[in-house]
Amino acid sequence: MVAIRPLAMVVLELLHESPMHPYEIQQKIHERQLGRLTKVTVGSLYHAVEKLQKDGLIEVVDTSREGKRPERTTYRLTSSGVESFRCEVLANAAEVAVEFPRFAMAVQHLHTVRPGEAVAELRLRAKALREGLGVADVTIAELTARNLEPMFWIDHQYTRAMRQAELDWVERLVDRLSTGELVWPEAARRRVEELEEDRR
Amino acid sequence: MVAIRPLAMVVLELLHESPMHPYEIQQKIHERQLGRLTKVTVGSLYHAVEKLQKDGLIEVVDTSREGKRPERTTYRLTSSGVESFRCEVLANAAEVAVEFPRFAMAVQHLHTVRPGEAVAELRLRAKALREGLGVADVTIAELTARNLEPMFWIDHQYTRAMRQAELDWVERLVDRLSTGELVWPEAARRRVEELEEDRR
DNA sequence: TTCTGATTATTCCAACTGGAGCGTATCCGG
DNA sequence: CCGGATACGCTCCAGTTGGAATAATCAGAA
Repeated sequence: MVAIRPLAMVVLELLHESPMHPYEIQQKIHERQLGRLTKVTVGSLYHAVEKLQKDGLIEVVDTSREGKRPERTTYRLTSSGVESFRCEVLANAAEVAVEFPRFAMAVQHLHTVRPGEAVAELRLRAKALREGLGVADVTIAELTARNLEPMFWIDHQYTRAMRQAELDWVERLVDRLSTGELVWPEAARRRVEELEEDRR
Repeated sequence: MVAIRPLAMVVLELLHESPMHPYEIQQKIHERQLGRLTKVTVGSLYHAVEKLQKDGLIEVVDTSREGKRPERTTYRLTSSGVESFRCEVLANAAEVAVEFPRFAMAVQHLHTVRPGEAVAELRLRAKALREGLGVADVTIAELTARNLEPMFWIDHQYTRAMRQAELDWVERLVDRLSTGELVWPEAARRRVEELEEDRR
């Protein structure tokens, strides 16, 4: 039971369709914008493929060269690869992973800056989130229009839903700060001034 | 303008309060459960501290040893550190980072498994999320009872809100799948059977 | 014809991460 | 007073990651 990282999952998904060489995988990732699901860079892609092979989830079909170009190695899934992929999809669906969104940390540190500054930045985030929602809506409209099976793109809906929830929360926070429902701790306020002084 | 990773942010936050040596930082991270905001391990902590020093955001106050224990190096923020920390908090508050939740990927790959399996795993996730919400509520109740300034723990509220949104979405999805509002693509269904055959 | 820039494919290395391991020191029971 | 558990505090290394560098081919412009 070897660990399968996100990028490896994308590779498995593509090989699930048909055998391919790494460069082709790279192309498809771009075409289909699979980059929105994992960070993909050239280096890590080749490493991921190498590791999958070492772990026996994929195997070499053949290595050919056209002219004097670098050799192309084509890979395909092994049956162990098919099984691992399936397990991993199910596991990721069921288990709530521990993740570390940047914004959660910013929120936790928010009290270390001035209230005014904080609200200004939160308003910027709200704006960005609204724009993101707009883009998502357009994408979803396009996909609907194309009459593609919805199951193939429910992840767009998921991402949209989460963005919406974040926007709601941010707007609520800005609100609570403006109305005074939520107050800035006096201690924190003093600490900021103090550090400001020190730096002179 | 050097990049500041999440772990480095936690270090800066603690040094923001008072000078400390790495081991003490480690202790405080545990005490205050700062581990829920970033992945913290011993190794990466020492590296993070070293890098912060190289980048001039923190500096050595003194290195002392008690008895024959290993030397303890105490660090403190430089003024450049104070400034960088502030900028980073604000930047993280305003910018919507590109992140890669595991579940989003699972959702995108869901069509590669059998509908029945998928729904079962989604129900498990919903259950886990509900439990998570329960825990969050207890924590929040405790914090409220302790009369701690709310600004010091709004991140718990944020996390709770996002979990709730995810739960709503998952329940909705299970629903749509059960009522037939969302159908499993026939092509996908066939592909699963096909691979199943192959492996015999 | 030759130069320029895009395309095809991969290698390489510097940086980062995680966690096992190591050498004290102190505390506590028998 | 001796042996084992636990606390202290750090180093080291194997594994990953990101992206620059490389290297050959091909299409089109000058």
